[in-house]
Amino acid sequence: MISQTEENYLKALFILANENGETGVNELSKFLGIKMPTVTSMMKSLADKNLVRYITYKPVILTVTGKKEAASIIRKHRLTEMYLVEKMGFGWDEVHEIAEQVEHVKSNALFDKMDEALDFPKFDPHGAPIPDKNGKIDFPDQRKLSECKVGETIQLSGVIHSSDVFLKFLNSKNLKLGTILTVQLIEAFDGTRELSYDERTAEILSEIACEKLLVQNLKHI
Amino acid sequence: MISQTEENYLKALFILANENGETGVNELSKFLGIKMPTVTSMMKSLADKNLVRYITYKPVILTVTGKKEAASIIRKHRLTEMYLVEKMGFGWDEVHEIAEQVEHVKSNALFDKMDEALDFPKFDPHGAPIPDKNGKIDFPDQRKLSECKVGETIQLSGVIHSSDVFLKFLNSKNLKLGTILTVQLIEAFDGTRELSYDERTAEILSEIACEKLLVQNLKHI
DNA sequence: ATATAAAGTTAGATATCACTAACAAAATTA
DNA sequence: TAATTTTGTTAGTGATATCTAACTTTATAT
Repeated sequence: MISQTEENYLKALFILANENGETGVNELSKFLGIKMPTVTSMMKSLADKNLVRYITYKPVILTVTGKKEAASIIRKHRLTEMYLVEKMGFGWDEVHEIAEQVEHVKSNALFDKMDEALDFPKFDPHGAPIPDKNGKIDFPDQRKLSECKVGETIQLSGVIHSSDVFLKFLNSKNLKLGTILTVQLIEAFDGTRELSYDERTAEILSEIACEKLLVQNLKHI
Repeated sequence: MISQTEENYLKALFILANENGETGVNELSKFLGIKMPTVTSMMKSLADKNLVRYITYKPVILTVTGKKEAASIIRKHRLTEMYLVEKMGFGWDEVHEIAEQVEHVKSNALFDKMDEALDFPKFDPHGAPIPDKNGKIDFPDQRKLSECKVGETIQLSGVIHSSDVFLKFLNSKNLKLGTILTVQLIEAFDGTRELSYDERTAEILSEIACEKLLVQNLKHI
């Protein structure tokens, strides 16, 4: 049996994994807000349970089993977020904390029912992909808004590490997933962007904000 | 902050409380499946937090705060059960385990939304009363089916400590909350009952089963 | 009224998950 | 390459929540 605490470590490892699928202990420690020695000892215990591959002083890698468990938790989290927004009337800025708790509920039936009620969604309310029952994720072809050039017209498709403060900020600017944006100008000295969308012709967004927004090319049907 | 474990003790104390609102350590221990010494030490710690009144060798009593906390958890549990049955298509025999976990979610908003979506229900799918936001419970005028005399016609209104096995058994007999029953016969030697309801004229139920069923007098409108 | 049974407590052990302090290895920079 | 910084580990501590073994108190029965 995997504890709630262990599940949180696995989820973090899944989210933080870079190209090689590796994560440093320090990175994990900062992400979880747990001190490094605690993380080190947890890595040993997860390695004993065959959920991670761990050699002292080397970065940590999820095993196949660990990856599957992690994907399952992320699936539960994202389905819950989507259910709360679509079926219960919550705002996208209100669901993270609740999903953080509901994701640990041991009942496949519950999440399968959510999945069905939502007609098997591929993305959560923040545009993050939802793993299917087998742990497979359909990564969309997204890049950061901060990487777009002047003149590009793209569609807002995701939000990174969405804190509720940031999401409320987006609400105040009327920026939603699906909004079609054109980059009008990039301020050379601080990277501030001027964007147009809807009826707004010159909305200003900081570079920091643009790094947290994911966009897709428009789909020509 | 009250831990999940502590919440389970409070809930148990609320449910087990007799006339005086007291519960013995042994009774609690058996109910929770936790050994007595563990229960004793938890009672000390809950007393330190002012959630119970506890004197060694005496039964335990919930304080006003403790009672309020307990009622809140029971409210969450029963609202969840009702939501799962009414809004998500689960059977009444499938929801206890899930609610047992969801009840610990820290978010009043979640349960208030359920409450609203269900139009502020007074009872859960097993006929147990749902405390309101202030912890008040509307106890219905119920007695056990085993206490009814021959010839009485009453309405099934609740099920006690509903294990899924027992609920599946009721399903198989087509017994539901609201079913109108007449006691046709009480077998003197073992208390077996013969009941009529729907088109069934002589359904047999053991005394043990009848002790787990709660009934109300018919409401003459 | 004493013996026995039931209920309850104390003491000491264990597992999990967190911490700090001190040290060691690896990476970076001068 | 040597010094410094960053990263990571070890050792030891503490809180929580569980257990068993041994003992005590209260209740029950003969």
